[in-house]
Amino acid sequence: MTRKPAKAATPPAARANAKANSHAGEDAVPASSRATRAAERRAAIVDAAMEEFIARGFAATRLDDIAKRAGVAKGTIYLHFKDKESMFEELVRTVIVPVVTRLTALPPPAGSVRDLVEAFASNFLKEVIGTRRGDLVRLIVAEGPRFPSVADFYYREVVSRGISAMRALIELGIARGEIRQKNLAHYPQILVAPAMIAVIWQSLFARHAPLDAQDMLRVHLDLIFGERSTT
Amino acid sequence: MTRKPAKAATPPAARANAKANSHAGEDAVPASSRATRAAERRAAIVDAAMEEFIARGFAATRLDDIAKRAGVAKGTIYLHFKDKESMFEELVRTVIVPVVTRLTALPPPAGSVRDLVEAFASNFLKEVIGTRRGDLVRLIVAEGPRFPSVADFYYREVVSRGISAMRALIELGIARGEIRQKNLAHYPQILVAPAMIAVIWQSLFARHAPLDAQDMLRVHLDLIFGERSTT
Amino acid sequence: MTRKPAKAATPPAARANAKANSHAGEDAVPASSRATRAAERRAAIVDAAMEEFIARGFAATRLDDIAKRAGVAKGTIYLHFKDKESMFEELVRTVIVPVVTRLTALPPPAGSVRDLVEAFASNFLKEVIGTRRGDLVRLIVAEGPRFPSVADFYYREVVSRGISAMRALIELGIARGEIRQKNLAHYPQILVAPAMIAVIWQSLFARHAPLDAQDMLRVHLDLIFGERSTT
Amino acid sequence: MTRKPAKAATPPAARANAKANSHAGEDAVPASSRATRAAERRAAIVDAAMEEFIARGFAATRLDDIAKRAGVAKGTIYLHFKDKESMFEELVRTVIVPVVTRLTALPPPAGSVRDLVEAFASNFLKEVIGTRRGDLVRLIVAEGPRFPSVADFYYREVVSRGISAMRALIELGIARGEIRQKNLAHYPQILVAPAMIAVIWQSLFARHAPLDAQDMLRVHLDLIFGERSTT
DNA sequence: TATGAATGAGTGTTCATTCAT
DNA sequence: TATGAATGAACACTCATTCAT
Repeated sequence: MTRKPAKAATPPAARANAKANSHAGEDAVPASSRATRAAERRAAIVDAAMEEFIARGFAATRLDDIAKRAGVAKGTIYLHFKDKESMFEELVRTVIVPVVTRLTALPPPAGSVRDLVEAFASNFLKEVIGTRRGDLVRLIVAEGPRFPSVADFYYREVVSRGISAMRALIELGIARGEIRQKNLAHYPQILVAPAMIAVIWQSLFARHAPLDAQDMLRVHLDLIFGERSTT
Repeated sequence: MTRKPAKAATPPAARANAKANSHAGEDAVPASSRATRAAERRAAIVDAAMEEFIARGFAATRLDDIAKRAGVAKGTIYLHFKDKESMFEELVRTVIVPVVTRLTALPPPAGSVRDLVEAFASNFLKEVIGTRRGDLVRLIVAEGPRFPSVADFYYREVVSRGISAMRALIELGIARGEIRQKNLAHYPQILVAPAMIAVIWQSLFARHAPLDAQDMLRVHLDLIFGERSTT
Repeated sequence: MTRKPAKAATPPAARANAKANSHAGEDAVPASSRATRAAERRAAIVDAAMEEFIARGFAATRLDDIAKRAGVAKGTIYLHFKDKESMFEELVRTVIVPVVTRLTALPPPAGSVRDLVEAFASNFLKEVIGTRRGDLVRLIVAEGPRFPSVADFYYREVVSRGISAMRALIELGIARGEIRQKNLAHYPQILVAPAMIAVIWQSLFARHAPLDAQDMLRVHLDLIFGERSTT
Repeated sequence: MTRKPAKAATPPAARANAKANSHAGEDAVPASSRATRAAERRAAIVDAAMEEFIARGFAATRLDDIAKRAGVAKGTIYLHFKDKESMFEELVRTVIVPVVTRLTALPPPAGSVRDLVEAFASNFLKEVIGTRRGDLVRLIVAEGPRFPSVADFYYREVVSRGISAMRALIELGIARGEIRQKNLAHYPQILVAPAMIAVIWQSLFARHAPLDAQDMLRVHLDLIFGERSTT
C-alpha cells in the first residue's frame, strides 16, 4: 500500500485561481466577500475530502492529504467541521442532497411509463454511473456499517424514496398494461438492481471488462416492458 | 465510533484451555500433530480476521483484536502472514475459494434451465445472502479499490466465472426456448443483479426494512422465464 | 479535565452592546476618549487573563478563552501584549504592584508593635487571603520556576520588601520588649508563615476543611507577643 | 521559553546500565526477570516524569521528553499508564506514599515532646526540604486546582494525617506543660507553617537568598516550647 | 484600531511490526 | 513455535500567532 495523495485532478493552486477567476475576469479576488470566500473554502474541502475518501476509505484517509488537495492548512478544516467523522457525515449529505433533488425532478409525466423510466435511467446514467457520485455510492456501501448515521441518512433520503418512486411507476405500468408481471410491484429493487450493479461495476471492474451500462439498462427494460417493436 | 472487539465467535477461554493442556501432558499434543495445530491456529486467525475486517474494514481493524479473538498472541499472526495486507489478501482467497467451489458444483444438468438457475439461486441464498460470506462480498466492494490484487482475484475467480456460467445458462435457455429475450445473453449481470442487491441490502438496510430475498429472486426469474403456470 | 471558559465575571454580552453602541452613534465614543477605551480594553484583558491563568495555569490557558472572557477579539490581545509569555509577566506586575502599595501604606506607627502587626495582618486578610490576589500568589508559586523573571520580580518587589519590613517590626518589638525571642529577627519568615499557609490553604483545601484564617493569625501572634491579657 | 529536555541528572543510557549492574557485577542482565525489567522501566518512567513535571508543570511537559529521559520509547509509557493525566496522578501517589510512611514511622515516644517534634522536623528536613520531594509538594500546590483528585489524595493522605499528628503532639505538649499556648491545638498548621514555607522557599528563592531551614525551624520551636536553656 | 479566519508547528495517542525470551 | 513487551512512525487535533479586511 503506497501512500501518495494520489494525483489531484486539479492542483490546489490552480484551482484557487480558477475559483476566484470564475467570479470576475480579473486577477484579484474582487467580488468575493468574506462569506463567499469561506463558502468556497468549504466547498474545496468537501471536494477534496470526497476524492480522498473515495480513493482510500474513511479510516485510511489522512486529513493532511485532504488539506493539501483542498489547498488549505490543516487547521482550516476544523473551522468548518468538528472532526473527521462529522466531516464524513456532512460530506455525504452535502453531496447526496442535490443529486437526489435533480433525480427526483422528473420530467413531466407525459408519454408511456417506459418513457418515464427510460428518462429516469438516462438521468441516472448521466448523473451517477461512472461519475464521482457513483463512487460515493460505493463508498457508502463500504462505510455504511461503521457509520450508521450515514446508512440511515442514505436509506431515508435515497433508498426509501427511490423504492417508493419506483413502486409508483411500476404500479402505473401495471395499471396501464405496460407491465405484465404484477409481483414486480413488491420488489422495486428488481427495477433498479442493474443500475446499482452498473455503478459498482464501473468502480471495481471497469478496467477488467468495460460495461455498456446504457445498453444493459435498455435490455433490462425490454425484459420488463417487452422488447420495443420499433427503435 | 465505538471500539470493542465485539463478541468473539470462539471465546478466548478456549485458548486458556489449550495452554493448560499443553502444560499438563508435558509436551504431548494428543489428538493433533504439530502441523494440525498450526493449521488450526491459522484457521482461527483467518476466522477472527474475517469477523474483524467485516465489522470495521481493513484500515480500522487492529491486529490486537484479531489476535485476541483468535486466542493467539499478536506475534503469532506474523508466523502465518507476512503482514496485515497480505493477511487480508490471503484471507479473501482462503474464504472465497471453497464458496466458489461449492457454488460451481452444480447439480446434474437434468431438468429445465429454470430449474438449474433456481438450484443455483437457492444455493446462493443459503451460502451467501445474509451470511458472513455475504458480508465478505460487501467488504470486497468496499476495499477493492485499495486492494487491486483482491479486486483482480475476485474478478478472475468469481465474477468472470460467474458471468460465463450465467451466460452459458442463458444461452441454453434461449436455445431451449425457455428464455425469450435474446439480448439477455449479452448482459448476464442482469440475471445476477437482484442477488447482489440482496447481499448488499442485507448488510446495510436489513434493519430498516427486511427483504425476502428468496421471494424477490423468484419474481425476478418469473420475469425472465415467464411466470410459472403451477406453483 | 474539563474545558469550559468558566463563568465570566464580565459577560461577553457587554461587548455586543459596546459594539452596537459604537455603531449607533456613528464613530462617537461619548464618555471615554480613544485612550481611555484602550485602557479599559487592556484592563479587561488583564482581568480575564488573571482569571484564566489562575484557573488553569499558564500553559493550559488558551488565548481564545481570555479573549472571549474579556469580550475582545483574539487579535486585539496582540495590540496590547507581545505574546502569551509577556502577557503573563506584565499581568503579574500589573496586579501585584497596587497590592504592595496598599499593604505597605502602613497606618501611622502609633500604638504597640503588636497593633501594627495586627493592622498589617488584618489588611492582608482583607486584601489577599481568600481573594483573587491570594490565588495569584499560588499561581506565582506554581509558575515561578518556569518564569524566572516573574519569580525575580516577585522576590524583589514583594518577598524581600516584606521580609525587610517584618524584620524591622520584629526588631522594634524586641527593642520595646514586646517580643522576647531575639532570634526571631533572623527569620521574619516565621512571622508571615501562617499567613502564607492560609493563602495556600484557601486555594487548595478550603472545601476539605475551612480555615478561620483570622483566628489562626491571632493565635500565632499570641505565640510571638504573648497572649493578650484583655480582649 | 526555551524547549530543552533540561539536563538529565543521569543520562538515560548510563542509568539503564546502573540499574542492570546493581543486580550483578556482570555486564549482562542475568538476575532480572521479565517482571523485574518491567518494574524497572516503570520506575524509570516515574522518575523521569517527576523530573519533567517538576521542571515544567503538567501541561507544559511533553511525553516525548519523559520517554527520552526515561530511556524508553514513547509508546512504552502507554504500557504502564493510561494517559498523561493518570500518569501524573499515579506518579504523585507512588512518590508520596513511601515518604508519608517513613515520616510517620516516628521514633519511640521517649523523651520530651519537643524532642519528638525535633526528630520529626529533622526527618522532614532530610527527606523533603530541598529535595525532589519538596519540589513535588510545590508541584501539588501548583496543579492541585486542576487535579482535584490529586488535591483530594494529598489532603487525605498527607495534610489531614499530618494535622492530626501535630495536634496530638501539641495536646501532649500542653498536657505535659511543655507548651503554654493552649489555643495552638486548634491550629496545628502554625506548627508546620515554617516547614512548608521552607519547602517553597527552597524551590523558588534559594538562589535569591539561601535559607537555613534547620536553624529557622529551631527558632520556631523555641517560640513554641520556649528557648532551650542549654543548646 | 479591531477583527477573526487562516495558518502550521507541535503534541498526545495509536498500532503495525519486531525480537528477546 | 509462541509470546507479548517494546518500538517509533504516523496521525487527529489544538492553539499561539499572523494578517487581510
